[in-house]
Amino acid sequence: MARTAGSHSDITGPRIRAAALRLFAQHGFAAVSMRQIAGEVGVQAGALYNYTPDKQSLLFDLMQRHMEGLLAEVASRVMGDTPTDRLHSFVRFHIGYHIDRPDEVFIAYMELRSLSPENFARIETQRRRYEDVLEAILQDGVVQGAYSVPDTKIATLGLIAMLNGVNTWYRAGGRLSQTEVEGIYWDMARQAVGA
Amino acid sequence: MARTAGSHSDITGPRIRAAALRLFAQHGFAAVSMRQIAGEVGVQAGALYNYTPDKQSLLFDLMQRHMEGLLAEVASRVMGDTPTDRLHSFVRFHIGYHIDRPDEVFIAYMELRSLSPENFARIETQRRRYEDVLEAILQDGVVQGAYSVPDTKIATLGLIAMLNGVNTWYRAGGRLSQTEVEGIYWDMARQAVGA
DNA sequence: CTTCTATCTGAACGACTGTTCATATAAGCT
DNA sequence: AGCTTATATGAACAGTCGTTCAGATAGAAG
Repeated sequence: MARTAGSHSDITGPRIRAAALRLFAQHGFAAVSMRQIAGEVGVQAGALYNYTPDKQSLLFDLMQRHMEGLLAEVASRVMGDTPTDRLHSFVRFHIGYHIDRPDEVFIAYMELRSLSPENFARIETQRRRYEDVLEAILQDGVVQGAYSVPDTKIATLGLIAMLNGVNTWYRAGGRLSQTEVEGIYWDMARQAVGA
Repeated sequence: MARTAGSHSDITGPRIRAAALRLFAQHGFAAVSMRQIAGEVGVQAGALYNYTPDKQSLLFDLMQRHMEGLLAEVASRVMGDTPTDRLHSFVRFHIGYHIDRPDEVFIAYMELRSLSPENFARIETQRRRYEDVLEAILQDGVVQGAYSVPDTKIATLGLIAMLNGVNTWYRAGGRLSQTEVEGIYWDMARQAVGA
């Protein structure tokens, strides 16, 4: 038997990525086998190699897509006339985007060590470009005398780390709504930079 | 050949833990084999089983020791007459303790998913006990009207996430000294809670 | 209806996995 | 000095790993 009825590249490809995403996030890259991923899709392990040259590329592909989506969205969704307006929209964007993609976020921050050196360097570059978006806002605020931030680089990393923490505990339908979470973290972020 | 000259349980045990710690932190629990750990110690894989019943227990042992050290130290080192004094000492303690133990910290936060359910629950309990130390400080501050914190639980998680971020970039001998880092994060933390 | 090609199967490859155990030996005790 | 015991070896176990590939089949094209 080969090529089960109704299966196509357009369908199997995304399903493989979805299964890999979920399994990598849950058990970790090294702990997930190609056979597990294939089983989730309902296919034999060999079939995966029609869609990825190897396991490493599958991980990199997931991370790359995530980072590109993140960079594209932050560019189009973060705006405002003043630094504080932009900071506000950044905080809301970051929380919302990350809450919607817990698996992608988890992998992007946890499986960096599983990447080959070249792939690691590429993802790292994209991650820094994202941090630069926030740092530029903070620098604007400092120049305009609106913020009290001794070191914009550290403040950037501190704020992002704080915001990333949301994903470790937030669950839809929990005690707090997404809007409430955004409000609380916006208060902390605003105060942390002395705005 | 067996029992190479000068080898004892008192020496081999710690060396196994040290090697496992380093390798787990670098490559991840699932990606490290018992033979790799044994090789690092200069011993055959079978010898490891004189010191741990299995690989899972080795991981749990490392995490457990870390959490117990953390809880013991935070109890003896965090003090002060006012909530703000205690918050200040907490921030300095947390940063210092974590900077000194990057591998332990990394594992304790990254390999939770590699623990068996029972072991996970035990570590999780200890982690919550640590968070409670900070939350108690924040609650005191709120009761005394010193802080502007709408939700002490969220603020606790937000602050700890922010402080943990230090370990992703701090390197001894880098641009900033540990004292400078503590100062910058103390400013952000203090402002974030509205102190 | 036939031909072509994208897609999948199923078996196989050698390497590696965690763990066990009979065997050997060095250190400590008497 | 001999005896005991803690500590190590090294081979073996059954199973899993990522990856390859010849062969099979379903859908598209003519």
